Amino acid sequence: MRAKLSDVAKKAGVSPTTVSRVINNYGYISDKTRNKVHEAMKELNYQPNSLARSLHGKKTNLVGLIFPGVSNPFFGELVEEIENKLFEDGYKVILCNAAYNKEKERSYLRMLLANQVDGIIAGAHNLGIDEYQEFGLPIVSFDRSLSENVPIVSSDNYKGGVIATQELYDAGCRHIYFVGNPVQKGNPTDHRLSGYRDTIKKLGLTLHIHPVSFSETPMLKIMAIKQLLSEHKADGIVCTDDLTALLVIQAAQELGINIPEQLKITGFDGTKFIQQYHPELSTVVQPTKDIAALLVKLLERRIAHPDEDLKQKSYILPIRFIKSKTISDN
Amino acid sequence: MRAKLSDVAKKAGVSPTTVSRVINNYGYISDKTRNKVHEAMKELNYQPNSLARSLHGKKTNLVGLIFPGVSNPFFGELVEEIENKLFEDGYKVILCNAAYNKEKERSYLRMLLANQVDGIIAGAHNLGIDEYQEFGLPIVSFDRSLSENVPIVSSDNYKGGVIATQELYDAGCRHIYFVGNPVQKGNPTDHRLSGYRDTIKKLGLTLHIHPVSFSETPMLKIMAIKQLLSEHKADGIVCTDDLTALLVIQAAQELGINIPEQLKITGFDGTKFIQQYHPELSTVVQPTKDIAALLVKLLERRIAHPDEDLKQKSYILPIRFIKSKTISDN
DNA sequence: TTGTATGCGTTATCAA
DNA sequence: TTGATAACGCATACAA
Repeated sequence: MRAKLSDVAKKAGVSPTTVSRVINNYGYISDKTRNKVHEAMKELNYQPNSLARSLHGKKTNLVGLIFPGVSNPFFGELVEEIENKLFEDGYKVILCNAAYNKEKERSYLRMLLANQVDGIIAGAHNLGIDEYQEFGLPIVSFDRSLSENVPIVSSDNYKGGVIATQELYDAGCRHIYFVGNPVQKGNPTDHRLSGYRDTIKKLGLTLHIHPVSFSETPMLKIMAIKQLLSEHKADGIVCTDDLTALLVIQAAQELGINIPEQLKITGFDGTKFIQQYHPELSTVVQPTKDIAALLVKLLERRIAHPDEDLKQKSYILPIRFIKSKTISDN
Repeated sequence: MRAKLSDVAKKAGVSPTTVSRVINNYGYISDKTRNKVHEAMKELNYQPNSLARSLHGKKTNLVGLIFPGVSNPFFGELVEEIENKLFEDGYKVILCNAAYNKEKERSYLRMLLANQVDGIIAGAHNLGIDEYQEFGLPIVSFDRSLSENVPIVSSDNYKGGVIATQELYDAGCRHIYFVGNPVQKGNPTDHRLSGYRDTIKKLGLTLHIHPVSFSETPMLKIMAIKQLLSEHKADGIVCTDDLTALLVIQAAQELGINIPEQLKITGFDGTKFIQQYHPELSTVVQPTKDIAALLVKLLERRIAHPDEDLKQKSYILPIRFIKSKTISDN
């Protein structure tokens, strides 16, 4: 059995209250007793029980992270950054891989509630607004509008779409296709698409939108892409994400299409992984670190002042573009 | 304020005990009261407080996951699988990214203890045996020996090293190099290296071991690899992991070395990510899903019977080899 | 079939 | 500067 507070008290020859005071640096204690207590704690290898502590209305210092998963490098990196930041501030993370499953996400929400988490960072969005509404819990969201009083952090998806399209145009493309996640109301991808759409129109070109679902297997995706490449005469492709872009590159190579001479490609996300292991890919870089930092900062503010009105509901962080070999050779 | 058990009792016109009985399906209750209670719970949107519940000596259903991080696709996928399995069994996961930092790992251990987790799955290994020793907690480990009574799960790293080397030999390589993490006692990489070493000797070839540290930036790694490729006449390279293999491919391409004609390459890990987005890479596939399942199963058994002697300390799961275009063209 | 009383390990209130 | 005591929300032994 693990040592408890009263054991420490007994060993140190003081009252439980005094031990609690030492632990929490609360009220007045003489150095002598403080030392005695510290010694006893060492000897017994004492660890305060967070559960009992939290039961008393203190914070749990637990934060729930609801994301689709961590096997996708983008979410892996984002979750890792968030975890790091939270750790620095004394929070622990309960990881919830909601996949793309409404039921699981709902179940997770209930669980987090039962575990008295101090707050939630939501990056998976299978559920509607109402489900998140009824929680009296501090919540911040990544990349999607959940509810009136939930702040949203995202990167400038629209501008990303604009820049990617424009870069292809500037590099000489006149048949620019958009390949990626199908449109779905409220999805951040939509803004990337809007950016593409508006730019294409502004440039006087023709829209070519090819939905390729996220949930499809890469095998199916690559077949769809090959079909696209062989049946259409695209000279530039704006991809909704880097992984799709990798598939496009792969498909092009298999078809003997030269990149960037015959076909130029842009991705989206710009994870460290992509930057390091696919430096050839031109892509829109999301500021993962800043996103993580802001999410955490907003959540902590919300935890500290739950009733404070939101000064700002939406935070859009700037993206940057990496121009590389899938656009230009030099 | 959230509704508590006594609120439900009041609303339903019964005693708290009865409500508790309904929640836990304990003892006898009439259908009528059961319904009343359920109704009251619905109305108040009641969620039992896990903390209070666990304080009573019940399990927390919390499991700590200590891994280097989740941005590396291999760990990302493994953690995701583990989380899925644990979720199915009603456990929640506290995610601990220990990076390669002793202090952080130690700090996490204390934290997990304070949070009364039911058990720990350890996949980061900065700390020595003794630090894990003093925990009276069920622990299972991935890929490294921690302590006498901690079961270890790993894939057959040795055989992986053997197979990779042999495959290169069979494909015609006679100057086979080993590139990867430097030797470090207790590291699983060591077994991959041993497999390489033994096979090279058996084949009567010369050993060529080139340590490239994990912690180095890919930039530095790639420079080291380029140097290796230009100064030595390697015709086959066994890499400790797929990411290193990607860098070797990249370096070879930049140097105009033809794969697989002039140089053949094998990786290690075989994540879904690599299989999908780099199908050209020949690699040793670790059975991520089985590893996750076994880790969870062993932990649960340990939680259920903490004092049971270990039937088996070490579990080595079979790997398989994917032979692809970095070895042979057809 | 249901209710009362007590305790889990800690913190907060009050008194000494 | 310290200690006794009552909570926190729930589950269990015991009684009814």
